[in-house]
Amino acid sequence: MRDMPQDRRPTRIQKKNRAAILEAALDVFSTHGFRGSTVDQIAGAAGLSKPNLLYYFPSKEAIFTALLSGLLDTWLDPLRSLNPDGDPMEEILSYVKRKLQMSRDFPRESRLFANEIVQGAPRMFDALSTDLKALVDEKTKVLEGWMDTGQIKRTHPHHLLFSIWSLTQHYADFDVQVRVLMGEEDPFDAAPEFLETLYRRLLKP
Amino acid sequence: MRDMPQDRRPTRIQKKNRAAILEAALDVFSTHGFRGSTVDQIAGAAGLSKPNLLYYFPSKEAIFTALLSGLLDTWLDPLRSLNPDGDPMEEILSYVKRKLQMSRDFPRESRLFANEIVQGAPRMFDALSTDLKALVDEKTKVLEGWMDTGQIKRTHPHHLLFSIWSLTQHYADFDVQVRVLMGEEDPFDAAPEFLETLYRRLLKP
DNA sequence: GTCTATACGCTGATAGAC
DNA sequence: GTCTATCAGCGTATAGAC
Repeated sequence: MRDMPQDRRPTRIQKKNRAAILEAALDVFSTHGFRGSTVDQIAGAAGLSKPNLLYYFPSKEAIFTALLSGLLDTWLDPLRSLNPDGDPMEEILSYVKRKLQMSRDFPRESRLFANEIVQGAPRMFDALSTDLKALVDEKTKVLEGWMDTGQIKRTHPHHLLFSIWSLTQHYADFDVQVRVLMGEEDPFDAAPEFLETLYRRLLKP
Repeated sequence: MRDMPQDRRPTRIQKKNRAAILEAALDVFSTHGFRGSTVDQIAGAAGLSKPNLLYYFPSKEAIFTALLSGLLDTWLDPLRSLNPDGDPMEEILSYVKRKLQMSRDFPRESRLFANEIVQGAPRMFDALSTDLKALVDEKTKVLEGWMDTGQIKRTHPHHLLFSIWSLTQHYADFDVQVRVLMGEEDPFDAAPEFLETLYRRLLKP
């Protein structure tokens, strides 16, 4: 690895530029995917020249990796805070709610991951099979515990999790389609109630 | 428009090659997206040279367009056959079932559309706002009719449709993630029952 | 109808002046 | 730290021989 500016305490300018690059990269990568994005686009969006951008990150790949690893943690936070000692139904409903809020407030992040996973997760496979897998294993056990004690109805815990992910992220990932089909109506007006009703009926003992 | 071979009754070879190209294109486009795919890749997968491929289709864009318009009809068939005169619950459940089968049997088609829509549907926007919109307008009316007469519980018809799409297509679009997290277990073993239960509980009057 | 050769713009990345 | 200039390679597409 070559010396990179951030190795020895970054100046204010360096911090600002790195942040601007990552912000621009999120914009570009999330709408065009990795290969569909160009360094030029990112540099332009960040207000830098292409060589200047490549002074901060050694390669396009490096930008993408830095972006992903920075976001994954935040992205998994809602699931991480599913509390085994809380009230099962309320825990699940508030998880659904938080995921839906993230789709509304951070749609680019959702699409970034969607792009990557639809294409077979070539740059994220490791993170999936280690970090995410461990977290999911832990939380499906929690769900199963709640089913065992009859606090929620018995269903397949993995499919239950997948359903939450797909139902909530759909509003970010397929945003264009959703908006075309709903016209003026804001999807996020009715979605919370729809999802709450769905999970109450599905899980009420 | 320039003369293209298929204009005057195609020979057997031409038919075969066009089919091979579209098959290869489905493979490549669905895993890399439009910009992530190269004509070379498609030609290679189809067993043709690059110039030879471009004899059959004038451009990469043309391949993609031909592919999309050929697939969209089939893709919407399940929704089209939702029968207003059938039993509401059974109609919806069999729609869900067919969509799930399509995710299992035609995951590439699902990912092709997913890639396109996640990236803002730059090449599909028209099809969405005309064909799909018309079909969805028609079918949401059917759903509303069933709710009005109390044959199924009242929910938001658009969100109901979105839920069916996202829940079923998730198994195709996020296949890598699903399989990493479920390990040996085949997702399609338990999914049908999970979804049937979900929609019975959601919609039973 | 199919191939070889090739034009030519774009993309990622580097060199070197300031 | 930032810029201009530039390179090598890839990607789409075409010309023209066979």
